Amino acid sequence: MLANTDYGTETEQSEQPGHEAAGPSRATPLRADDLARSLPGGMVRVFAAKEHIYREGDPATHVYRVEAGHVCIYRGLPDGRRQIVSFSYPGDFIALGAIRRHSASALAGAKTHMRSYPLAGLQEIARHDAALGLRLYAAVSEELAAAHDLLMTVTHRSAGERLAAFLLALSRRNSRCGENEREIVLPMTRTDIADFLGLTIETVSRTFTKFRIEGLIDLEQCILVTICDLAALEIAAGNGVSARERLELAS
Amino acid sequence: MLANTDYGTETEQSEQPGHEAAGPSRATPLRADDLARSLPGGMVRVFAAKEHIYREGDPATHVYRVEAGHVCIYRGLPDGRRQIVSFSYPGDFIALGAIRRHSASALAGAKTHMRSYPLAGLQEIARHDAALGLRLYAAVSEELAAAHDLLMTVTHRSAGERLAAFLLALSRRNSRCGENEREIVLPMTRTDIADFLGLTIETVSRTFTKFRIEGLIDLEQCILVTICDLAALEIAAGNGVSARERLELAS
DNA sequence: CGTCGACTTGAGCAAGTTCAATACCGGTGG
DNA sequence: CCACCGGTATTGAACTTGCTCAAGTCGACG
Repeated sequence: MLANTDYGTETEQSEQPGHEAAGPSRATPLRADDLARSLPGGMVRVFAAKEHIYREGDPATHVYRVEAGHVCIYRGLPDGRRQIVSFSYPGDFIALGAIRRHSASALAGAKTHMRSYPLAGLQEIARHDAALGLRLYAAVSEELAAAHDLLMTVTHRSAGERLAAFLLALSRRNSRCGENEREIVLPMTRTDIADFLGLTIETVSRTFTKFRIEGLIDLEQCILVTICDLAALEIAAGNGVSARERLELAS
Repeated sequence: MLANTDYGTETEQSEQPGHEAAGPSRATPLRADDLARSLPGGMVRVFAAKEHIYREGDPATHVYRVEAGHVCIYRGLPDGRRQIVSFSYPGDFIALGAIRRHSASALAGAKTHMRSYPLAGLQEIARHDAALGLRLYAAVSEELAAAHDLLMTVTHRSAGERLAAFLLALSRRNSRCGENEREIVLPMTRTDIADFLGLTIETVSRTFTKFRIEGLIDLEQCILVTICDLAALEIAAGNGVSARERLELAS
């Protein structure tokens, strides 16, 4: 679950790893690949949709890299409420932060291929290879920054701002991956989005239709979002002009 | 800002580092000391109340350890809204997650002594000493788990649950440090608490008085909280027995 | 064609925010 | 010594947002 989606704030200047954000996407292309290179090739396992890769509290045995599909990382409260902490896409690592036990659960959102690296081997290497330790450190640091961004977004922003920020994060992820930044495919359900943004499905749904009516987006089959007015969406997210201007005025 | 305050959920079993929580306090006594031992002795600097140690976006130059006083780590939104990400107490490290730039600001809440360690030196050591890299990795991983806990608490719990969880976290911290677990000193203002829990000062204040009226706590000068009924506070936090029982009754 | 799961939409409600007034505390200066 | 002041906390009343509950829609699949 390498984080990298510059969510809310815009403080960052293009390549500034420390400040990547609580995105629903990830990929941290550089570092993740970096990490992959220093890891011994692992086994690939396939998980069915809604199958758990691991659960909160399980002893940590492996670190995984998503090869295909997508994964929800979440924390649960005993009464069933849950908080999705990140969505992981192909190329992303998950379970990096687990030292002894997993502090969150990982659930395949669809049929998902995961390459797994035994933790024991990883730690063995890290004991000798200082560079790997540093890389792990960097990777988790990014996740931390992402978690802080998500925290910021979820606690201090309205439903509309949250959803707008979410869509923009996915859009940015797309352009980073060379895909269309205006056509967003939502592989996750409304429930997942709600649990990520700290809202209910109803509110998510209503906010989607509100955006559609206002002409910010187009919706097809609940799965495909087309951004019609990127600038307006930025404003709806609360980053909009104000933030940009502040940066420009400050410099 | 080494996290360690087992906030909300009670999934954890006493010594299970991966799952320490988004506490307002910290201290991770073991690891922090551990880390301190492998660091070269740094310079001590004194910061006045409300003085920034660093700001979001600043180039990261040092890692700090709180020697006396306390520090708020926060993220800000352009419009002034802010989210306190952690309160750091003596013994805690801050700025560990910053690789190139600080992803959050650090503000002294009172006159505060900070021991600072130049980042360059730290990285230099880590390049050779694999153990240090691993320690940094572990430390940041704990912070990450803490951030996730805070996220959980702040998004899915009511004002009462949040404040109760906050007080309990401080109480636990006290007992870990050998202090009275029923007498809690709040060095931070209501505004700080509000910005940490994602509420307004008014709501924080009202919730305090509600707890006082219900006999859960006593309040003196806004600074000193005495916990009268620990069990009831646990229940108010949503951890207590209730959650368990509710599940059992439901099934 | 019917059923199931996921999504949408509506109406009423409750929790927390906002705005505004008041109280409290420590420090300063007449 | 007391009055005043600024910053902080408390309290009240109106308002807003998003939640809850409930009904209805849509599309896939057997």
